Amino acid sequence: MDNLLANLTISVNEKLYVKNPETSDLGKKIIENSIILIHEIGFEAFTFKKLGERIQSNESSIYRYFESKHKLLLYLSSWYWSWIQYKLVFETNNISNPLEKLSKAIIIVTEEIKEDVSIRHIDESILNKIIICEFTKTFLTKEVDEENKKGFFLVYKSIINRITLMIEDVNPNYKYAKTLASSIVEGSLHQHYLKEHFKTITNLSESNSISDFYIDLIKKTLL
Amino acid sequence: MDNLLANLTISVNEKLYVKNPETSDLGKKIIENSIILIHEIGFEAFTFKKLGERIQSNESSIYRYFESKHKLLLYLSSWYWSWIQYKLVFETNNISNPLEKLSKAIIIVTEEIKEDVSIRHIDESILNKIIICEFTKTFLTKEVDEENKKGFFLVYKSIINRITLMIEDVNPNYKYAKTLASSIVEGSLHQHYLKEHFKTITNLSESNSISDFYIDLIKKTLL
DNA sequence: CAAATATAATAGTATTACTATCAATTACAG
DNA sequence: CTGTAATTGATAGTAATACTATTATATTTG
Repeated sequence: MDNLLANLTISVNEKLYVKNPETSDLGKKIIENSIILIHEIGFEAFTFKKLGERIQSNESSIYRYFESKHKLLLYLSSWYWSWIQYKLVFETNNISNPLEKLSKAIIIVTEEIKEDVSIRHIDESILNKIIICEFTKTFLTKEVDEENKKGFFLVYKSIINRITLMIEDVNPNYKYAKTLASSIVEGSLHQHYLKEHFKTITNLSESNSISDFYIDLIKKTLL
Repeated sequence: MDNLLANLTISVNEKLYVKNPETSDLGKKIIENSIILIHEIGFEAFTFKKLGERIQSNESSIYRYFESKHKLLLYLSSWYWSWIQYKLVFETNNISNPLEKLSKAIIIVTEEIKEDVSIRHIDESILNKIIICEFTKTFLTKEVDEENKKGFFLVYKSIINRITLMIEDVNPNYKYAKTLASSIVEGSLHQHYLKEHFKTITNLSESNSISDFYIDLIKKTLL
């Protein structure tokens, strides 16, 4: 399964880049190192100039791939959610029991990514950390509606819709399947953040997992 | 009760301002109009220069009250959560039934603020909208830990702790009281945002309230 | 090997997020 | 009601950001 994913090229909305970074060495270097640099200094302090210095390339060359750092973050997010969606589809496909299927989906969507899975230039573990800290910022902007229309959040919404269907499969009478699904996906990012920075307002820790909380929650809510 | 609140001066961590905006006309104008302007153009596009133009004052004068727009947003957030905390304490104080008490708390924390409550210079309804769009950004920064130590998020955490206690009062055996409480507070902001910008991934709407979802959730989870 | 394409280097612009200085106004204290 | 302090306003200046444009130099490919 991991090998399958490693060989897969994850495709991302074309409007997010000027030139597809997957088509060149420089492009891949941009992706690889932007992930590391954003993680190191945070998205606010991250600039194309700094990235250029790190990869021994020029600011202007990076602009040939991405219009802005916001688009780059949208690209990284989109890539991340596509990757999660593949995992979600492959790993739940053969599960027939609805509750078991939903539980597996919750694990995939909420668990911390600990290992760098692949041979690829993308370190999924660091990307996961970026998503926790930065993903919310991609849509909390004045341009959301516009960018939503352009399809920049399609994969993210698609994951939530898949989970919604799984919830409905467990209990077709539950009135808030969509809200529950979107709460799990966004809420788990938030709980990961609390675990790191606001330990006093979460019960979750290394030993007490986020997936357990949500699986307990859906069992009590849906059964 | 509304009158009581209207006359109350809500106090905010002193480290958040250079000069207390409550002590002068200009200060109050800054608060009043920053809320309106941030709501209009979003926090990213908001600058002290633009605010100065709007209130016919000077950029440099605004810097005498707040070090940066980030501190100003922290101030507004802190003010908002203090105000919510007052409502929470006053309105749940005399309720003895634990479930009823928790339900009331959930309504206070999750409901949309529709009316501008007071005679004050602060429009709570618009402030509520800002919190929905911008509050998360106050802590998703590289400076969180530092600012958390300085107590910038104390009121927010205090609200979550109060709700945690109420949850434990309903069911002392529930293992995730803190996580549930923090999920409700942050999650409701997120659901309000979805209602506005991503309608397809929430069941909530004008007629289907966020409070109902969470009250249903806690009943199923705790009873 | 020539032409096309990709990348690098440099320069330039408007805006942001401030700091510093000094002048003008207002407040308030004796 | 006047002098002093405090507040506010106006102006200027700085380093950094988020780009665009232009030209030069590599590199690829047909």
